[in-house]
Amino acid sequence: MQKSSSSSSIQSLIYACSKLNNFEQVLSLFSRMLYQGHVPDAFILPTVVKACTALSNIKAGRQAHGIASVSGLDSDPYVQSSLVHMYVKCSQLKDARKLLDAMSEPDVVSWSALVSGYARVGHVSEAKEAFEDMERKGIEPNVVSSNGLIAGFNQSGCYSESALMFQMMRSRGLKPNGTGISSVLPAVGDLEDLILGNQIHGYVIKMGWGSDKCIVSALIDMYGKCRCSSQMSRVFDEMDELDIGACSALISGLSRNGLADKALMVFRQFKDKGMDLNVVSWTSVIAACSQNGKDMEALDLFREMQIAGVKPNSVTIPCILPACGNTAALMHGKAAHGFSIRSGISGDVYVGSALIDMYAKCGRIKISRLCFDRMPTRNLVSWNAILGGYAMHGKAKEAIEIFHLMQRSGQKPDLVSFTGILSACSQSGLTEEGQCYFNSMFREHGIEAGVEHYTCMVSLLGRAGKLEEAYSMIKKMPFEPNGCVWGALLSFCRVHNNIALGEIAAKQLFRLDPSNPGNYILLSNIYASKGKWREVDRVRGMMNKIGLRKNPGCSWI
DNA sequence: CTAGGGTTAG
Repeated sequence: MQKSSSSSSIQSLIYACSKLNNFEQVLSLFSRMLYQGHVPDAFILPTVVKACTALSNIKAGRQAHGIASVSGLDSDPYVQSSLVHMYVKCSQLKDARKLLDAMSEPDVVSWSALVSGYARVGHVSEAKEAFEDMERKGIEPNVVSSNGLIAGFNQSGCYSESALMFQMMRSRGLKPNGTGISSVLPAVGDLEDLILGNQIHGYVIKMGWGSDKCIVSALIDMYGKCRCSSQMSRVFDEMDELDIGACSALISGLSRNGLADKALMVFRQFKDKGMDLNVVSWTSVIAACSQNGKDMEALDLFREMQIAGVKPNSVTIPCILPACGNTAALMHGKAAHGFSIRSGISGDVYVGSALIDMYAKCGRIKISRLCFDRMPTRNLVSWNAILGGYAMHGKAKEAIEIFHLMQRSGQKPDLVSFTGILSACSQSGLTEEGQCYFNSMFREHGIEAGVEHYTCMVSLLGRAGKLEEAYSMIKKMPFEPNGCVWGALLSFCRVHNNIALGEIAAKQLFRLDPSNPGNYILLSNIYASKGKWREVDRVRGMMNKIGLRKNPGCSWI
């Protein structure tokens, strides 16, 4: 049995431990104090709650709250404030909110904490509500509260609200600080609001924040999103010290602007300079490759990253998986899957969706379905991935099943979902069903069909031999048909040997895509099927004139 | 004795 210490000596020990950030010790000393029958006062309790906050220990925090209530200390402003922060840190926002409403002295700091608490978990409307409630209670929001709300809007993709909040802050006479600037810039970029972006850039220069790494990275990102690659590179070059965040922003900016080769080049330069590359920098260069058709490079970089001792995370995996799928590199894909399981990220919705897609592209649709069924949470991307997988495999029955299941689960379909269901119907010859889904797109879901949907419909009708209907569908399109649409028509003209429409489609294709040998071959085959040898020779002559040769076939499987 | 906010990869 330990010797009982006096209340004041154990309390000074608690303060000392708290100063040293030894929060575990604070809690254990506090429980010893209680055990010895000492009653905590309004001075020690905030320190204890602070320890609970630091450790995200909600259980101990609630106990402290209970002690505060029974002893009446819960009316002390210090105790209240510390408890609010504890609940916010532990994401118990309802409790934080309840405390704030009961607080004796209104407090900007605690209200701001609640706003950013909601923002962090992506509950924008609650964040906004909290912001307005604090105003109603007579507390003027300050720069920090506004910044918190901006971060919340960004989190949920409400970029125009972010920019609006930023402007409102300025009109209220609040001077934006560095944090606010780096929070609003990603939104400015997504809105491609170059005017506001330039204004902010000017303000940054005026304030002398040109060497703040967060701000500079955010500026680079903003110019990249606004497609100002020269401005972007200028900001990067004018930095006095290389920063890893700015490098990553530059790489993704280059890639976004179609300069994947340059992105790869600057990445190599950073590596040669001996920069301490992190997951974000590696992932951005891998994304730059996989999003620009450089699948092999992406796979090589992924390997190189692991050799360099950098651990992939839940963003890296969805970046590398498309490269595995596109090259049917099943072994690499399986390895990435195994890695996700071992590192506990296989439940991530983006990882899961990317796995579904990868397995489908590698021909393993049953594993795709298994991944789908095992997902703890699904979003539109996951539903579209499995739907697209079934479509890819020509499994219309399963695709239709998924399409209805997703809606029964409360997930509204989008353009991508309709591409999936229509292409599944088209491939399986479900002509009437496909037409039904196509008609329901706008009528029932308010979604305007895009070129890919018309392409599916042309294939669907063409396959059924309804070439005239397919052609009138093209004529009805509210926008200019592209090569895919005409290509679909030409292919089925070949299947059904329809010279008249085949010539129309081919004429358009020769205009849109003159160097694709496939189109000439299709047309010449249509002529050949009817014994029109002079026409066959004419098409062959056209091909020779521009130096085209038949492409050899290629399959990854 | 308590106390709030940031960039870059999907």
